[in-house]
Order: sequence, then C-alpha cells, then structure tokens
Amino acid sequence: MRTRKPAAVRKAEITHMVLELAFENGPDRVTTAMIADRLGLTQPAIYKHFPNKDDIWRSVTDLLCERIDTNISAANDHHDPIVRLQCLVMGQLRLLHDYPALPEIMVMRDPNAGTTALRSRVLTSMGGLKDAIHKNISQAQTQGQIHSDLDVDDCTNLLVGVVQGMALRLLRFREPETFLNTGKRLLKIQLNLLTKKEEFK
Amino acid sequence: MRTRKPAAVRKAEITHMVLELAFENGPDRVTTAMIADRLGLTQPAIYKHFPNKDDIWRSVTDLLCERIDTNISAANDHHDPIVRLQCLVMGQLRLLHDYPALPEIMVMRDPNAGTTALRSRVLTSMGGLKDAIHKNISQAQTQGQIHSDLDVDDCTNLLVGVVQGMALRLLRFREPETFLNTGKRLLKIQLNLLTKKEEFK
DNA sequence: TTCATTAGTTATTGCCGTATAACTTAATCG
DNA sequence: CGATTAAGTTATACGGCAATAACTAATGAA
Repeated sequence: MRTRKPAAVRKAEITHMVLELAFENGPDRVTTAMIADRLGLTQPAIYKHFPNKDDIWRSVTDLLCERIDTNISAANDHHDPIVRLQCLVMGQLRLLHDYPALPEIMVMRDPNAGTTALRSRVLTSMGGLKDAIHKNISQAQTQGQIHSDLDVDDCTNLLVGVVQGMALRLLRFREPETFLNTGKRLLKIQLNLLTKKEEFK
Repeated sequence: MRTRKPAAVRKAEITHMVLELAFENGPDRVTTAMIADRLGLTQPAIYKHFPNKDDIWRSVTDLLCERIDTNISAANDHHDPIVRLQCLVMGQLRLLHDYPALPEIMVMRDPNAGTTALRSRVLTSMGGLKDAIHKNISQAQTQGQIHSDLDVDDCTNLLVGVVQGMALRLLRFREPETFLNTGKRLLKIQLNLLTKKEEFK
C-alpha cells in the first residue's frame, strides 16, 4: 500500500482535480469515481475528506471566489482609472486562463435544485467585478478620458462584453493558449474606441 | 384514455418541450420522464416517437440549425453592409430570445462522449454567422463606412462579442424580457464606435 | 363493422452515481 | 513501542434514468 497523505493536502488535491475534470468533461459530469481514479484512490476514499458531493463544490467555489475578489482589489494599486480597467479585465482573463472551467461553473445548475448557494456565490463575486468596472468608467468619464456622451451602463456592458465574449469562446473552443493574447488585443481596441482619441492601433 | 395525437404532431411537441425544459433545468438535466410528464404522457411513450434520447437531441439540433441558417440568409435582402450587420446581429438576438436555451445547448457536452455530432453542428451554423459578419465588415470597410485602420478580425470579434455577451447574460440571469432592448442598444453603440462618425447617440 | 395500425399503457431490467458500513493499516504521539 | 487516530480499503445499498417487452385501445381505411 502507498504512502498516505494528510487530510489538508488531499482536500486541496481533490478541489483542484475537480477543476481539471470540470474543464475536460463538464462540471456536472464530474463523478466522485472520476476524481478518485485520477488521484489513484478508490471512490469512497473521497468521503473521508468531504461529507458529500455538495461540499466538494462548495470548496471549489470558495477557491474561485477568493481568486476573483483578490483580482478585483488588486486593481486599487493603480491611480489611473483606465489602467485600473485594464487591470480588472486582464486579471479576469488570466483567471479564465488558469481555471478554464470557470465559465461553465458560473453557468452550472445547482445539483441541489433548492439551494441557491453554489452558482449564485460565483455570480456575486463576478457582479463585484462589473461594479468595479462601472465605477472606473464613471471616473474616467468625469476625468474626460472617455466620451462623456456615452452611457456609463452601456460602456460597462461593452467592456464586460469583451470578457464575456472571451469566456464563451473558451466554453466553445476550449483553447486556453491563444486566449490571453486575443483578449489583450480586443481589450486594447475596445478601450481605444471608448477613449477620446483619433489614433488607432 | 385521452385523445391521441398523430406522430408528427407529438414529435414536434416533444422537440419544443425539450427546448423549454432545457432552459428551465439545463440541457443535460432533461429526462425522458420530465418530457413525458409535461406532455401528460408516460415515460416510455416518448420511445414511440424517437428510438433513443440522442435522436431527440438530433431533432432539437435540426430545428435550431435551420433557424440559424435562415437568419443568416435573411440578411441578403439588404444592400448596405451596415444594415446587413444589424440584420444579422438582431436576428441572432431574436433567436436567443425565442430559444433562450440555445447558449447552453451550444456549450452542452455530447451525451455520447464519442460522437462529434450534436454540439458541433450548432457551432458550425454559428460559425456561418461569424463568417457573414466578417464578410460584411470587410465590405463596409472598403466602402469607407468603418475605420480602415481597424483589423477585420478584431472588429468581427467585437461585434460577435456583443452577441456572445448577451448570450452569456442570458445564461446567467435568465431574463429574456429586457433582452432584446438591451441588445439593440449595445449593437447600435458598438456599430457607432466602429463607424466613421464623430456624433454619438 | 371490422380490422390493421399505432399511440399509448404498465411492468421491468440494467446501468451508473452517491453514499454508508465495516474492516485494514499507515502515521503519529505519549 | 504500543495504542490511538485517521486515511484508505472492499462490499453493498439505494435511487434515478434510459430503454425494452408485452399488453391495450383509439383511429382511419376497406
């Protein structure tokens, strides 16, 4: 028999394995047996670390929400609202790159139809991102960096749309490689379009 | 016992019910029992009309692809590339409005892991939409309606991004009501941004 | 009216996924 | 070093879902 690992380590292994398998097979195709197999364990072993499957997803959600929130507050390191916007969007794209299962999880139906818990928590964190973008667009507008005759909500939607478009792209084509470059370029262009400049490229 | 319906009618009923249930519960939560219940039938009755579950999804896919393709060719009724672009995007948004389950189906994993069939067919139809948008942007650019220093691919991505953003929005908030208005406004703005104008709104 | 057809039924099978119970042994600590 | 804890095992129960078999009755044509 192999060496055993402490609970904390296994818990983390399981959590990350779920994210891996969720991208490969789709979140609700992930079974406890799959997780165990990939970790070289038997299926019931999982239940030594989590009381039930919902709790595994809770753990995954915790991880993702923490990363999202960290990203949002990281933007505060800069002063220029435009830079902050770049920071927010790129951070989010980097997150999608690292955890490509995120869009599908965001959209995932709760296994337990009744409980609001799982998906809505990620959505709340993502809502925070949208709020942050909104705020910075508003600031950029008062500072004269963005056309003042554009509606703040619409600008927000267009910028968030870049992220959403990229997310859906990931959902469809499953290629995290070219992802960051394309996203970076699109963000730059969209910001240029919104910004008061005559030059492009 | 109730009145019976001819096979063709039931087949259509089943197909549409799947779309309805797919939006309510998520595509891969749709069971044959659910479909039957909602139609006032027993579960095995479904199998009088479809040999297996895959074939039900094939039928749904047929319906969706036909609608997508129809929408794409409908744009040819107009001459101005910008009008055609509006036509393409709005048509697609209308489709999302009518069949709000579409994004999730597009992204759905094939029940039968091996077969490429289902999802990829919808994706191919959607690819046709993107091609059409690309073509018209290119035309609009040569006619001087869109800034010539913008890359065609990037413009395409930004415009498709509007649709994708709206699709993901539908996926997340499940509110087809405000959908068309918001989409229409965003499309207008994005086109304005891409178009050679100094005025907005 | 009768008969073939076929939309529908009830009963049942088999698979797969979650979860539990009971047992085993590696790791840790006094 | 011996005893306790806890990470892991095998075996199994239970439920949900796709699919089939065998039977029943509505409908439409001869």
